[in-house]
Amino acid sequence: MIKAVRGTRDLLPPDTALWNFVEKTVREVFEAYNFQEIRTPIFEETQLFSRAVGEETDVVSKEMYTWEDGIKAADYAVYKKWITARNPNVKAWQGINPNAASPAAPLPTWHENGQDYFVFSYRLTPEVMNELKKAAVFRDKGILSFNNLRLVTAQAIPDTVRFDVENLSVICETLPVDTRPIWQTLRPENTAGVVRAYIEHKLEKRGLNKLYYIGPQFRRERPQKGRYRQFYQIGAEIIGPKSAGSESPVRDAEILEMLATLLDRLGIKGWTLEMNSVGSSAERVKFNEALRVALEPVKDKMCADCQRRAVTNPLRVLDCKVPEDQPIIEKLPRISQFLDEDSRKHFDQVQEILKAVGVEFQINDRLVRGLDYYTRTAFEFTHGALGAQNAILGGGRYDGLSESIGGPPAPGIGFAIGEDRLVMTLQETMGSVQQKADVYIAPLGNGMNIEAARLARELRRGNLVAELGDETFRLKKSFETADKIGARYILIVGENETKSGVFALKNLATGEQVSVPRSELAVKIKG
RNA sequence: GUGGGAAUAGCUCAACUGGCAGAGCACCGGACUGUGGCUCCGGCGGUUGCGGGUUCGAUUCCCGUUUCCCACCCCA
Repeated sequence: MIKAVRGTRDLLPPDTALWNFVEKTVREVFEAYNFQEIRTPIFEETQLFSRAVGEETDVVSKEMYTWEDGIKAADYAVYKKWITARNPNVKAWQGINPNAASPAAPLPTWHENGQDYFVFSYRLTPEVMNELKKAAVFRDKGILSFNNLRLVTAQAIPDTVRFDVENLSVICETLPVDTRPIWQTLRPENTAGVVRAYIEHKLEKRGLNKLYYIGPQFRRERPQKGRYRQFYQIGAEIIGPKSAGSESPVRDAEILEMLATLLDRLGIKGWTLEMNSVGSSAERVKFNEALRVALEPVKDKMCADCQRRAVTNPLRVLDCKVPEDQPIIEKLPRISQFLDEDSRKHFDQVQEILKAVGVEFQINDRLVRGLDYYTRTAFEFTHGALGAQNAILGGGRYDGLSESIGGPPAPGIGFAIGEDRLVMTLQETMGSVQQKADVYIAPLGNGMNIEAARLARELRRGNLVAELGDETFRLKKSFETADKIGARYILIVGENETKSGVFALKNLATGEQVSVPRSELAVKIKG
């Protein structure tokens, strides 16, 4: 049996009704704040994400669905030549026919900058495949993950396998434009796509843009409760030229207040808004340096994770939850000490407005964000009932993002809601929402299907939810079905009714049955 | 990617130290020919995730594998 692939799932009724409720509420609330919907493609050029989200982030370095597109077979000569020229140690090209099996040939590899590289594009036999499998985690198609590299296949394994070297971006820049492979990636988040569209369509000429989106995103990470490889996000962005007010703390507060309103409208209880200012990118560089210095003498006493983070990403040390580390973390410098006057004023005013409009929040000066593009205000809404993943949404300001991917200056702020998790919390509080029919139409006796179909069309055109039976069903079965689908009324279409034009309509909840002339049916059922 | 747990009917779950694969719900039919919810009776439903091994015999024990769940890593 073919099953949904790992980490993906079908959303079935009646759950889909809950999803629709969420999305309908989102549209109503967001549009009240004058946001308009944007739909961007679900895949983009890989470099959009690596530049916007950050080359070194986990999202980009190992958790994206990526493939190569746009390189022709003939162009491999150029590709190959370039690789060989750059890596004189690669001798393995000799004797490798891309189209022939090479069972005995060892994998061509070389070592550089502490990294193992494999060369791409040749045919693998089952024997070679088995060798590979020993050293690798096997995926059916598309990608083989090794410890230090990823292997991307153009076609189904185990036929032709192409190896993606890790320094791919360099290759892309050096190859002639017309032979450059275009790497494409399923979007792991939507902000980069929105900003790309903003730049591409010169939306800055329209002043302040308030855009929202609802849609699937993709990450190749290990599935867990509420974490899927295809997951859904709801998000909104305010972006525009500074002169249109996009940098104003009014926007930060507006977004936060809108989110509080949304959660209340959805009936989600017990959420907490935590926020912090992570400063401008210049301020963060200083802060990072200070953290590194402060960590140097104490990191040996910390947990293994923190020792690693102290080197790779000092900011994340602040996130550590290990109890023994807390006293050390308490003594580390705080980003607030590095904010300049503008940043501090900005953050102060956000808080002032929130207090004025009555939105409760907590300052969490250890809140940091994982993506490179965030500046100044960063926030999270958390909810207790979510296990290890207690954040249902997160976001922040990204004043430099547009410029970092080649656009005009365009300060902005946005957020993304994990819709899967949001729906999950709603399921716990609301249970399921069953779609209910207004009326079940029960044709009774030979030839009654025709009249029943006519009636169904009339009632449905009157905006009623009508389910239609079949003349071969016994009346008892029709009643049972009507109950099962939660119909409020059952309409009996028998010979007597058809002849007289007066139909038997029974209220299934009260048991009351009345005779109703054809023309009054819709009104009676609605009433 | 790491560690732990699990997988049996459409759903929720049983099956003792290895011995005929079961129940409830759901579904279909009947009691009941144009009047439902209740009740009673009957029926359908399975390659026990997949592949191998041990055994006279495996849902049960062992190995591999896939998927899900929980936690870690990480994160909107």
